[in-house]
Amino acid sequence: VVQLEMKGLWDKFNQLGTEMIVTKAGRRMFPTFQVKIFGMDPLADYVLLMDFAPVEDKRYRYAFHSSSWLVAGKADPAAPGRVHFHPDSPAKGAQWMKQIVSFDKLKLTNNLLDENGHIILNSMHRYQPRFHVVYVDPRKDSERYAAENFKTFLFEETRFTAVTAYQNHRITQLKIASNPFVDLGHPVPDTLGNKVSD
Amino acid sequence: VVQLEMKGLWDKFNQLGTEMIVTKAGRRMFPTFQVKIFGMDPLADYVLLMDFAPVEDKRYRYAFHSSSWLVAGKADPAAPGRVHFHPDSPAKGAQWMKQIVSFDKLKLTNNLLDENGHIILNSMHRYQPRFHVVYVDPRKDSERYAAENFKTFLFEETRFTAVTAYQNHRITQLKIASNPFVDLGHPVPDTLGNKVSD
DNA sequence: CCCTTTTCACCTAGGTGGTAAGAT
DNA sequence: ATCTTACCACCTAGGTGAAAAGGG
Repeated sequence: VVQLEMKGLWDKFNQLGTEMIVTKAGRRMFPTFQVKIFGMDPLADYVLLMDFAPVEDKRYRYAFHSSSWLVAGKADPAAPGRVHFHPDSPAKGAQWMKQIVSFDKLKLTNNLLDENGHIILNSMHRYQPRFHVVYVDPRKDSERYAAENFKTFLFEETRFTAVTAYQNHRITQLKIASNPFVDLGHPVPDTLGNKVSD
Repeated sequence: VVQLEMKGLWDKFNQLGTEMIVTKAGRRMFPTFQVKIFGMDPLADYVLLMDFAPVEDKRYRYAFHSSSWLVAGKADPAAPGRVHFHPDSPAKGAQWMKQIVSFDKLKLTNNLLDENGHIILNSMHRYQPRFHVVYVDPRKDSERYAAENFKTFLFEETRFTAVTAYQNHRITQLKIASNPFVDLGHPVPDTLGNKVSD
């Protein structure tokens, strides 16, 4: 059993259409993907990892006038499929369960040639984060049981569009309001700065 | 086999008589105790930990005029003996060996009632850091082999005197010169309260 | 006098969105 | 037009010794 942390915040973003920044150097996700895990064998070893699946075979663009996303054609060639192993892997079930598991080291990039092991995504495409739990089977011919030792968990409210700059201004505002790293006192130019209240 | 990292720096401090600050809230060591480990079983689990043994049953004081440490009597009652488990414990030999093992989370305190799990030391007393490797024995009656599964490593160049404020000015200078967190440009008031520009 | 505690300016290290310029 | 990049000021988080104040 896996429970998504900060579900309320994810829901807020998801309602507006979550966007995640991708940069050449790699950018963390916000909100961070975090889960609580129950029901593991405390004494067994597990490997935890994430990857990102394209939601559709489409490319998008954002129409500012209507504040909405439009299909802009077929998807670009898929980026190299990478996975991110939780850096504490492998570890015992007891260790994973005793506190929230946080993927705050995971970074997203749009650099197809990235050499830092970051997750590579196509900007202006939608993705579904996937969380995988692998039971490290102590049996000799463990390959035979690979299927049953591998479990995947999806949370649809964590879907997002990869962008290199925020498109929906309300997403920007929600990021600012909920991420402590953001400079709240930064001046907002009144010409462009149509602040949307919520 | 265990190899002390930054041995050259430890030697420099040791020559002058290393001092480590202890505070109520807990203070890290500088230099940090770090080791490289060789010869573990890559697939076995190990627990790594440190503790601190009094070097003598004595209390010291520092004679500023002669810039030397003098015995100031018998040791104070021993502080509660605590150990610091490396936070990655337990982990496989392969994980421990693939990079430097750093005890940078370890903090020293003089607060006998400390509740943060820090190492409690008596100020103005000398200590020998000890590094312990515990092999997690998979055998049923592993308690019987406790002695052989427990190995201790000492580096005499890491001995130090616990202090609440630096005594030897040359130790202070060496800390400043080698610890990046120290404010090198800190103004030295030529008259009281005159801030020096930088 | 000797030692300890508290506060503080300044540092490392790294995560933010804004902005303007660049690219397609 | 649309999207990307580089740089920046400002933030969080936490590690320093100096200095002044406190205690025995």
